[in-house]
Amino acid sequence: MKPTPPATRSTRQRGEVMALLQEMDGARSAQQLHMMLRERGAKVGLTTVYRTLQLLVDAGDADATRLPGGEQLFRLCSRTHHHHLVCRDCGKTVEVAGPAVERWADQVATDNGFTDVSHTIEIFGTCRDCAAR
Amino acid sequence: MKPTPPATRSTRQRGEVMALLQEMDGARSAQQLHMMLRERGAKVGLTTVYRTLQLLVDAGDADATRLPGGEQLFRLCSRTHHHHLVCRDCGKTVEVAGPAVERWADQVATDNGFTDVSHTIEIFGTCRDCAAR
DNA sequence: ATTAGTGCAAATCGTTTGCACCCAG
DNA sequence: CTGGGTGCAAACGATTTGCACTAAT
Repeated sequence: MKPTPPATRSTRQRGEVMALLQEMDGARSAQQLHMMLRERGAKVGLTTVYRTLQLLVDAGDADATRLPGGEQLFRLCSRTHHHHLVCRDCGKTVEVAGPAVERWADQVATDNGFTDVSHTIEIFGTCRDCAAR
Repeated sequence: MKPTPPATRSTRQRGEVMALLQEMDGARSAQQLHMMLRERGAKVGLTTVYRTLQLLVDAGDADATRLPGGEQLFRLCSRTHHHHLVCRDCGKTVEVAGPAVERWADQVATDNGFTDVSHTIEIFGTCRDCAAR
């Protein structure tokens, strides 16, 4: 017998969510996405938006970052390890790689006797457009 | 006249919270701290624990990190800029400084036209003690 | 037919706030 | 005295879940 055939179905609502995400150039909250879908005429329940996003995150096709307030922002992103440079105002996101930083983090951790190391790095700022207002 | 004389009073409950925090060697959630205080016989309301922690954070005497689940962990810490190496199991925390990383972050941001740069870096792992179980 | 997916409402969860009472200065 | 502090209960905001219904395969 097959271990666990996770048959993921293709539905209209998932398509709508994916389509919207692909148009985004920055991160958005589940609620924002839900509202945008509504305005655009796509009928998708908030619950489904959450479930779809979670699915994408688990699959590694999207990633979520938590705002200081606790709200999560989602975005599609590459599957390779990387970090984000996020605009505080518009949410625009730039993926950045930093081999040196990765090494630094692992080094610091092992130096202190830690194993199973992982890390979180987020850089926030105001992008040129938003700075120009 | 004085601008805003924020007269912070010294109360029994604030003392209890501070005392507990000083005994901690790692980060704890507000709820955990509240429970620990209760077990120790100190009568402090959960609300007060939250308010006191927020006060400490604002004053820069403590800092908070958000767990993937959205829950915040608090700990007393030095006022200088630094990052944390946290044990996933026991919450033990080690403050780490990384001048090079700070520079890297600022560099990446400005290279992309971002201003008002700030960042968040957290390193997670399993400390020696917990690894040994 | 099967069974995953959907959506609404109700339930969680951590955290915040309104408000009447209390105590440090 | 007086305004900051406290605590309980109610309010909150984001996210999750129970459940009956709909639709993809």
